[in-house]
Order: sequence, then structure tokens, then C-alpha cells
Amino acid sequence: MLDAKIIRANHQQVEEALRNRNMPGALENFLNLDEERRKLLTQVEEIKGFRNKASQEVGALKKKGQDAAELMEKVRQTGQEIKTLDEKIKEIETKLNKILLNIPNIPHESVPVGADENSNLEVRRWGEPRQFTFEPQAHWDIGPNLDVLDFERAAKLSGARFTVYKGWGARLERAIINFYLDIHTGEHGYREVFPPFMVNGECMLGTGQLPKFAEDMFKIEGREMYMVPTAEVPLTNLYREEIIDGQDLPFYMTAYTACFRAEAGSHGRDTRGLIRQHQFNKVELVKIVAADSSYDELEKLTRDAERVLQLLELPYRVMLLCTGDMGFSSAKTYDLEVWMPSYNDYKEISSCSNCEDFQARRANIRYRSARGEKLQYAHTLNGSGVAIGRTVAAILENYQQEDGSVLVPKVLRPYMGGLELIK
RNA sequence: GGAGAGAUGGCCGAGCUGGCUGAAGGCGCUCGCCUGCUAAGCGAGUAAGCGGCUUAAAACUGCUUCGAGGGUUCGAAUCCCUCUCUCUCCGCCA
Repeated sequence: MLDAKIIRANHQQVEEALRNRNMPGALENFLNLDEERRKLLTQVEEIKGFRNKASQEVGALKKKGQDAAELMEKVRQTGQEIKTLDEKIKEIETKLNKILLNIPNIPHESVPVGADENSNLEVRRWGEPRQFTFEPQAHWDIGPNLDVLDFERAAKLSGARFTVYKGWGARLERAIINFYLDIHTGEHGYREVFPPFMVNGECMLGTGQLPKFAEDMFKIEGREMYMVPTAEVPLTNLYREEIIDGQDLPFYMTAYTACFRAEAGSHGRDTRGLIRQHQFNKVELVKIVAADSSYDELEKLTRDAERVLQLLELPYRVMLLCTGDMGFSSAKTYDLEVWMPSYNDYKEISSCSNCEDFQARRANIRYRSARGEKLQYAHTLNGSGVAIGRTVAAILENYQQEDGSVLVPKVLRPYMGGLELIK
């Protein structure tokens, strides 16, 4: 959520930013409603001021045993006026809030302007895509052939976009989860958290999934509860409605959770394999930091996510997303894209974002930097560290052998009981 | 699922026979004093949100806020209704 005062003072810039995010007109009516609200506020506050003073006088008169009937009647008459104005103001505030909650974050000045992913900027590249001496297979063929992934039986259980992992496939999934958590906690200083996989609507509002993206989530029937689409939601919301001592910042948190996404509107995209699932596993990184350090923290967080791909020796590149391709809550996002032979291209495996105070304002996460300083909104960051299912896909494809077997990356072997080859 | 208790400021905790309580007291924190240092002691200060004023901020000023929503009243933290959450006991259960 943006600060209404900032919109008021800089509406030209905000409107331009929204155009760059393909959201022109999102601010429509905001300024009018805002002005109307302040006008009515001034009115009603004046009347309330009178009421407060008069009521005190009534008390004083009664104490002295004098008659206060006339004054009481006068105040009684203001009651209806106040009620009417309060209702009008509330109505306007509801409208203003609706607008505010549906406005995306303003991109940072370093973000390239562009309409879609074609304007994303490649920042750096690591590793060389392997030159195959044979025709490489896609992971949706490798997995079933080795009987470690079972898409057909998953469909029997749950329908499309679900996968059953079996044998060494299941073990590989678990190994990667543990490996990622170990690296981030042991080497990068994140605190491990194991949150609920279902959260309430306030959390979803706090991180920006609601109200706009309700159809992307799985909601529990008859309850105001949602399956988490990413651990970013419970981790960031851990500190919702809290005041943090600035001395304690920054918070680095990492969590494994399953993630649940309805994938509404993505019919026909990535229909095969592990790439786009209704349920997938992910190790997430979340930081809550002081406002002045969030861009340094974004660079570090991105490097932390990159590190696990380097250890797995998977080639990847880092993309700086343009204004039109960023997520709703983000001010700046780096995507990590891993080399995927089946696509003959790089494919997103992580998204690292600085949300600045956008989520903190929605979730009311504040801190006091020091001494008598005023409260301010914290900055929140999140990044996949990284997606597990897509890691499995990348390993199967990049580590495949001509006979259909798959070499286990060296760093994972201790997590796989020493296994070197899945065959 | 049954019975009961509770929700107040950064924290603990009074108030709950309606006005002088934005809220006692304590802790914490900040500043000052004092004492070789530290500890202790003394004094002062210390909520947030939204408006107004201001080039902007501070200061000043108004309104709102004692779990949420509604009601009674000239006036509600205090009375009434509804809801949510937390805790204790019993039952059931991984």
C-alpha cells in the first residue's frame, strides 16, 4: 500500500509509475475523494470539538447543582449531524482504501521501464550450459522412465498439475529441501522457521495477495483461511501489527513450506512436468530490515539464492525485471533463471524482491531505529532460495546421462545416502 | 463439543458505583544530577493514527483510539448487545 500523503503530494510521478506498470487510471478519483474526505473531516471535527467542550460544561454545571437542560438539548441535536458526517466519511474511506489496496508498488528508479519480459535486463550469468553429445530428454520423460516421478497416478489422485515423487525422486526432493535449509541457516545466517501452511485473510492482505489476487489462491471452504502460496506470506506476517526494536533488525528468516497456487489463467502454459504445479515445495528467504539498508539487503539476498545454484553447479542467469513484469508488491525484483535443456532456455527458479515499506504499511510492521526516534515502517524482502520442484527438473535434465540415468550433484550425495547415480 | 476467566500504552498492571483517566503504579527506555568506576539513588521526559497550520519539518492545535462492531447517554475504558481471539478445567483426538 502506498502512503496517501505521498500520492497527494506527487500524484504526477505516481501516475507515471502506474503507467509503467501497465496500470494506468488506477488512481482515478483518488484525489477527489481524498479532498472530499478532508473537507468532511474538518467539518465533523469542529462539531465534535463543540460536543466535547459542552459535555464537560454539563458536568461542571450539574456538579454545582445548576440546570443544564438547555445545553444538553443543544448537544443532543449535534448527534445526528455527527452521525451523518461520520457515515459519509466512512463511505469515502472505504472507497479510498479499495483504491489504495489495489495500487501496486512504485518501481525503484533503477528498474528499467518496459511493458513485458522483453524489457527485462540480464545482469549476470553463471556457468555454461552443457553441450550434449546425445539428444537430451525432458524431465517429464526422464522422471517417469526412472520411475521417480509419476504424473499419471498423480492425476488420478488430484488431477492436472500435481506430481507424485517416488523412490529416489522423493528422496531427491527431501534432500534438496534439507540442503537449501542447511546452507541458508549455516552459511548465510538465516533463522529457520516452520510456519503453518494455512493462514487467515489478514495475512494475505498484508503481503498483497488480497484483495486483488483472490482467484490465484486455494481458499478453505467456509472459512477465512487460505493455503499459503509461498512462505513469504507467513514469514512476513510473523511481525504483523508489531513494533520492533530497531536494535534487533535485520531479521533473516528461511522456511520450507509447500506452496499452493490455483494457477488461474495459466491454462496451456507449462502443462508438462514439474514447472507449473498446484502444489510445490519451496525454501523461502525473508528479510525484515531497516529502511535505509533494504537495497543492500536485496543484493545480498539475491547472492544467497544464487549460491545454492552454484553449489549444485546449475548454470543460471540473473534478470532485473522491468516495470511491467514485476510482482504487485515489489519495488525491485531480480529473477534467477536456471538453464533448462527441455526449453533450450533459462527458466525462472527464484524471484528476489524488495517490497520496501509496501507490505509493512499493509501489515503495520514498524520499528524504532533508536532512542527517541519516531516509528517507521520496516522494509520487507523475500526471495525463493530456491524452488524445489524446478530444481529437481533442472537436475534431472542437466545431469542426465545418455543411458537415461541421472548423476546426483556432489553436494547432494550426503543427503542421498551417498548415492551417485539414479538409474 | 461442555463449563468458566480474560482482552487496557514498548512490557507488566490499576481503573470498570459513567465526566477531573490518553489513562494510576511499576518495569523498560531517554536526558540531567550525584558518587573513583559499576551498581544503587534523585529529578524530568517517554502512545499511535488522521486532520489543521507550515514551502517542508518541528512546535502548536483539533479529532479519534482502552480486542472488533453496534447501542444507551449531554458525556463511555467504565452500562447493554453481537462477534473475534486468548487462557483454565472436562470430553474427544494425531
